[in-house]
Amino acid sequence: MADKIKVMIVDDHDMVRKGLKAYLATEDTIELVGEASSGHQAVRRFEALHPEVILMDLIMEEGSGIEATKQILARDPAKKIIILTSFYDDEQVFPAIEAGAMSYLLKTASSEEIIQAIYKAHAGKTVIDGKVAQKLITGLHKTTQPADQLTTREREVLKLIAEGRSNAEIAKLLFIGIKTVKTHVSSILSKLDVADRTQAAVYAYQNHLFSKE
Amino acid sequence: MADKIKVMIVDDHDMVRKGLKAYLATEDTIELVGEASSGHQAVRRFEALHPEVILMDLIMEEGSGIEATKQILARDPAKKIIILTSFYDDEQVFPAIEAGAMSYLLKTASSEEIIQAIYKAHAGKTVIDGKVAQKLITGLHKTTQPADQLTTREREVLKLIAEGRSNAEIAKLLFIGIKTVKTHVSSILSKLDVADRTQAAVYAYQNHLFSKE
DNA sequence: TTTTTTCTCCGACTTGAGATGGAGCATGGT
DNA sequence: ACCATGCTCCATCTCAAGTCGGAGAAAAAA
Repeated sequence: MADKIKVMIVDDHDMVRKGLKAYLATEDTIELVGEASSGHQAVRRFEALHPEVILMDLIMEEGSGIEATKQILARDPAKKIIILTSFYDDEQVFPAIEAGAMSYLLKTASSEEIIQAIYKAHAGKTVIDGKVAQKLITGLHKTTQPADQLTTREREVLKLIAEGRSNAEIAKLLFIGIKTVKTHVSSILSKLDVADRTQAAVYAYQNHLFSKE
Repeated sequence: MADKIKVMIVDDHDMVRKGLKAYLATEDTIELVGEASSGHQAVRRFEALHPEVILMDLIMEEGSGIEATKQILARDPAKKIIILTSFYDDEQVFPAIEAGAMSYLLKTASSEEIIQAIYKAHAGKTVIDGKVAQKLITGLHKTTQPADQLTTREREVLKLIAEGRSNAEIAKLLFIGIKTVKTHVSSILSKLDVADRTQAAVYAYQNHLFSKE
């Protein structure tokens, strides 16, 4: 209990690692046991370093923070992982929490906030930044968005519409008749409450329906 | 000449400022004269601090780095501004250079790279990260993209198409006849080499034509 | 088992979209 | 003065798109 909390930093920005190091240096109950500059590296190194708390960036060149989080927790579920991300507009809040991250902070966080988050994570408590929490709530609302009422088939059709395909093309691609495609299109339009296929495509883009696939 | 180079840091991430500070501390010919955590703050403070070189982040909550760069150079064109950004996928490379930034580095840059960039900027030389340079070249190619052949009016029409408007709606909004709208639409379709308005909308979204307006 | 949902398909009808080929008018450059 | 370009408008025509109202089959839920 009187021991130092062992912390590992994972971030591809050297200057961020330097900055965090400066933060941790002020606390004599925290010990930095290692760093990694990518998700892959983090997964390879953490077992030798056995940190208790890991500060993890999300967006990295090699191996995302989410992937690394999953793999690390798969091997040692006791690790406490704090996600540190640059933006609060990330659609990755959900995946990160699903992956098992304890806390979710923004990089605008102050020294104190990060130190506190480390202590709390070590004690098994969760810390989530206010702006991120808001995203979580609006994210929950988003679950009720019209697009979720679409059937699997309709979603496939909508995707093709969003690619600019005609009904005839869609029919060939899905091996169904044009009439059937029209039926699907009609129900898509009424479910999304839009007037035509162009508006449906606009809807798809504005709601980022297919951007991550 | 033997004097220290006066540097100012502008970034909304405290930990990044800490990291940069650690970088600069190793060089005894560089002096950190001040910091700012937003573009607005930078513009307000730089005159009192009179730095020679400014390390500027692009994405900040209050006042973008580009805006701050423009305003600072408007008051003192002799300032050397180095852009430091997180991503190389930024479409902001062009605007930043237009705004008058000397150099463009990524936050993945090492301590040495940043120190070197500061010396070079001070000497009036430009440094551009390799990945960013590639973007610049592909960006130049993009200048020849079909959308640039559109006239002002056609661009207005395309924007409305990308909102899902019908020809009739567009006619009313622009105070012109439906026939005229059709003429514009036809020339847009042929210039963009797409088959119908839906594909035009898709084109607009995939090329981020109106995302920043 | 019965009911509901989903996916499939059909015909007939209406209409918006787009192509084509013109035309007049203003602006700006040569 | 002349030519090119951009914006406006028109008529005609063709066809893809979308609506409406139905219907059968399979699978999942009740």
